[in-house]
Amino acid sequence: MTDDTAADRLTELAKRRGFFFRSSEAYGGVSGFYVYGPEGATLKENLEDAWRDRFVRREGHMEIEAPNVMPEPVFEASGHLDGFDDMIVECPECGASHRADHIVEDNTDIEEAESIAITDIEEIVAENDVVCPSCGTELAGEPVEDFNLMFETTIGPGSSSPGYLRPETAQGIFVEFPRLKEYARGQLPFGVAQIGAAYRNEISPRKGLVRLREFAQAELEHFVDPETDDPDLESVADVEVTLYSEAQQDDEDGEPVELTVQEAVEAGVVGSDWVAYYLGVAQGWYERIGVDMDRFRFRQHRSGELAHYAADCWDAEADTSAPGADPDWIEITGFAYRGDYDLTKHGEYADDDFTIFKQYDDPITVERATVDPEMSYLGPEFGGDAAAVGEALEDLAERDRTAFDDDTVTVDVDGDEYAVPVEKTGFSIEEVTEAGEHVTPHVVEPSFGVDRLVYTVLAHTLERDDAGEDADEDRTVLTLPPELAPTTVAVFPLMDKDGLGERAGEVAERLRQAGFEVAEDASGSIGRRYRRQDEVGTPYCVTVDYDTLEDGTVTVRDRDTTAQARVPVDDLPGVVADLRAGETTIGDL
RNA sequence: GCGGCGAUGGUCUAGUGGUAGGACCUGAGCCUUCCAAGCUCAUGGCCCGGGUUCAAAUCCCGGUCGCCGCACCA
Repeated sequence: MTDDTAADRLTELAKRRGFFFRSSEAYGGVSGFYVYGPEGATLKENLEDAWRDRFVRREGHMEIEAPNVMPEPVFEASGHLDGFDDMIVECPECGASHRADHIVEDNTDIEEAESIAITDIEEIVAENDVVCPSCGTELAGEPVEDFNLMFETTIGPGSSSPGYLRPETAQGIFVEFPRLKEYARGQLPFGVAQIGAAYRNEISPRKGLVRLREFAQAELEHFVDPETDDPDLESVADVEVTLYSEAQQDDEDGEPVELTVQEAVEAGVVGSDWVAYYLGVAQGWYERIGVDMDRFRFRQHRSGELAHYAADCWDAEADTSAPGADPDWIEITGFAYRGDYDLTKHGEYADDDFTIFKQYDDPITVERATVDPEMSYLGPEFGGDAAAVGEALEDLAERDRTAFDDDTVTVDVDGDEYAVPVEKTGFSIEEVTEAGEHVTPHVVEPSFGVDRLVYTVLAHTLERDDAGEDADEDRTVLTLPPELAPTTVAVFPLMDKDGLGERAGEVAERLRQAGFEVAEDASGSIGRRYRRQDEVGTPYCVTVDYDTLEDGTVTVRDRDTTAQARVPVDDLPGVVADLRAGETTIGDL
């Protein structure tokens, strides 16, 4: 079986049975936007619930829902307006597109070319005789096009207030940090989670659910004090993880290694205890939702591919190819230690306070150099620059109190030097008592791509076996964990006559009352109906037959083994619940 | 965005300058006492726009979408 047929089988099933399909096909379709059909929407919801259960509820974190649209200044602060902006230059000869900033960096001494204006980049390209990396044609004079990966919109009438669809859900959390820290009563650590849509106007999205322009993220921003907060590493110490470190990637013969979380931390393979902790937690969670852990690894980002905010980052990757085919690794989660980047940036750009006041165990007394400039002197002397000079003096006092040892002190304001007599600066050294300090929390961020997880789970649970009586006959079955299955139990009458259909309806209703997602089907042969449910991953099928009318028992059939057990209708809700929870199996009944 | 290839019922497909056929699925009926049985019937289709032509689903152009390669995926 080739890679193609595996993916094709999945997309065919997804379309036919309502898991996912391209949107707006009636109007020709649109690239990068998908619909979750009835089965897919429920599957995705169940997957998100499983995520909530593990990463919010069990961790004691909180969940919020922030808007999809946020105003421009948010993204100036976050760095997305610049950092998300690609400058593309096209080769007139071979037609290849290149990142203008990248080829400038490669051909000149310039670093961080990303932050240079487009017109300047065009000049630099011309002056340095930069050529096309693909074919060597001169690129001088070629236009450099701006391509921002964010969807832009306007807020309210007119264009004076630009807004953007968020390119990651994380900013919705960072921006609200001042209020969230109030909610957390100013105490670190605390975690804020969000499941929601994010938008990236990809140049060329492909591969269905794997690369979308609108996609769902489940993100956790865990705010910690880097000095005092430590993760509960012990709880995941023995979890085995497959790690593909940067060093192993750089080594030609490098292979991923299996280590316990504890070993990984001790050997320094994973630099951050926090990241290591979440790798351990996530490992167990992936297993729980049906990811095939033989086709899974954690891969460290190489230093070149680190995002603008990330200090260290590991991706969870799943291979969605068919066995035997070339591996097709897709990123399903990013684990980033974002440091204090985001909160610091928002603190600089926004009016609010993005720090936490950390109280000392005991107040401390420190000597502090302060100034109290005599503005009645500075004003007449320096005119409009007086205020700036005053601020410069304050900065200087904090930085270097020896500057005030002489009779005059000199400060620099925008390149101009100003000499001020020390006596006019109000310089003094005082003892002050400090109860604590403001610290900017660090952020640990596990960021899950929900759509890719849905895709991976489907790809890893879609199986074909020969459970049919006729050995030539393949059975298509999704071995979804019962927790995720869109339908938990299907109820069939063996025949749709002699009152069996009515009885089946009663049984189905009873299971619905008990809170289960129930399907009913009376059409076609019983075998056909089992197969229909197998295809959408329904773990249990209940069949009402003639014995049911006699003694009130039904058969329960297990999806994966096709084994059956006979159960009294009265016990059914409890039996299904136990089966779903894994507390019993069909064989035990 | 560029280049190559492609687009036919819900799905998978056959096919020709004279407006389409199959398989599966789905629905109805018959039959059937537990794993895609059988029979009868039915629903349903040539991506969009323009051009050439007596006639276009077929040929040409453009668009949209898909796949592959390049680039991109922070």
